[in-house]
Formats: sequence, C-alpha cells, structure tokens
Amino acid sequence: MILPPNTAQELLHRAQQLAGLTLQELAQQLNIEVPHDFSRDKGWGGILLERALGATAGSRPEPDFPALGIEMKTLPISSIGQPLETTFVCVAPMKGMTGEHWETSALRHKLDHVLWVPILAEKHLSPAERQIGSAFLWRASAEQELALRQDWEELMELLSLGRVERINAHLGQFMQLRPKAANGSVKTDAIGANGELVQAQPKGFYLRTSFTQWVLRQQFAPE
DNA sequence: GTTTGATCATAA
DNA sequence: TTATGATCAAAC
Repeated sequence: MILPPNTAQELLHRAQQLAGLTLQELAQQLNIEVPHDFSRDKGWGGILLERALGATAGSRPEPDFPALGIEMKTLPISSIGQPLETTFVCVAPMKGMTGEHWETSALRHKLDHVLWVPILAEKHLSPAERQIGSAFLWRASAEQELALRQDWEELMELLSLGRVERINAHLGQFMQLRPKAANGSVKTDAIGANGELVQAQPKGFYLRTSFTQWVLRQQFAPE
C-alpha cells in the first residue's frame, strides 16, 4: 500500500520516476499480475498507475488525489506521440440538471487539474510491453476551457431539452457523448421530448483525441 | 444498480 | 485508417 503524495510536486516527481518502465516492470514491483490482453481488463493500466502513485483506491466521485485536488489519467499514445484512444471523463447527468452551469459542473471539476501519464500503447504491444512515458501536470488554458465549455453547453442543452435520442458521438468538436454502460441493455432515467422521464442508455463525456493531442502539444511542443 | 478505470470491435 | 457505439471488471 503506497501512501498518497503530500504535494503536487511530490506526485509529479513520483510519476516522472516511472518514465521508461514497462507496465510489466511496474506490475512486478507491486506484485500485480499482468493480463495477456485488455479484452477483459480494460482499465488495468489505469488502476496499476493509480496504485503506483498512491491514489485513493476505488471508484468515488472525487479526484484520485483528494487532498491535492488532482485527477490522474493515463493517455495511450503512438510512437510519435499521437493519442490512440478517446479519454473518458465522467458520466453525463441525464435528468435533474436544470440550472446546471459549466462553472459548477462535475466535468469541469474533474478536469480542473490533471496528471497526464502518457503510455506508449500501440496495438501490437501487449499490456506487459506497454511503456510509461513522461508524466505532466495540466490545467486547461483559457482557449481549451472555452472549447470544452462550448461542447459541454451544446450537449447538456440537448440532454436537458429531452433530445437524448438525437445525441450521438458525432456531436461536439473536442468532447463527445458516448454510451457508458456494461452493455446496451442498461437503461437510466432521462428527459423525454415532452419533459417526461424516459429510459435511455447512460452516456459519458469523452475527450476526443484532437483535444488530448492539443494538451500534448501544449506540454511538449509549445508555439 | 452506478461510477470508476478504460479498450474493443467493426462500421464508415 | 479512424472514430463510433459497445463492452468488461472492480469498487462501492
């Protein structure tokens, strides 16, 4: 059991110490078994890094490092540093969100301060072979926050106006809504076309790779 | 049953 | 080749 870091600087330092390790090497240090593929362990890499850094275990509606207000996210990248997957942020409120504002939204709080941990994760690399990259702390620039805010407001308006069935992953320039559930039969309450409650597929906010690419460029190739 | 951690599988 | 829609396991 690794204790949480006391400062953001300590967290960053710990994360940077892991750069260059493969996931197998890190798992070995922590006595954790490595899956042969991700088909039944999709979140394994993220959980491994959380444990290694002393994040609070378990799934709770608060940052991974509550005392620091910092969220950790792994980011699978190619050998030339391009994000290979979208990044899940949080589930979307499907009802009772009247009067919700960007400033107080769960999404904004989740992304307030993020420790990004790039992972070299090309498809031909097994979980064991994937390699930890150079972690960094991030806060959205004014431009980035505006971009997310515009997508959030557009998508939340559709949800609150009962247009849930019209939503698909094509909407949103930098952030999209996609299904987020164990399978397609899972339903939750949502607002219907006439303001009534209807059953709909739970959805989550995901950052497009265009957004995380922007984050990486800001960090590693400014200007 | 819901939210966390995400990647998979295949349509486009 | 890329992105959408679907899915998997653990924690709670």
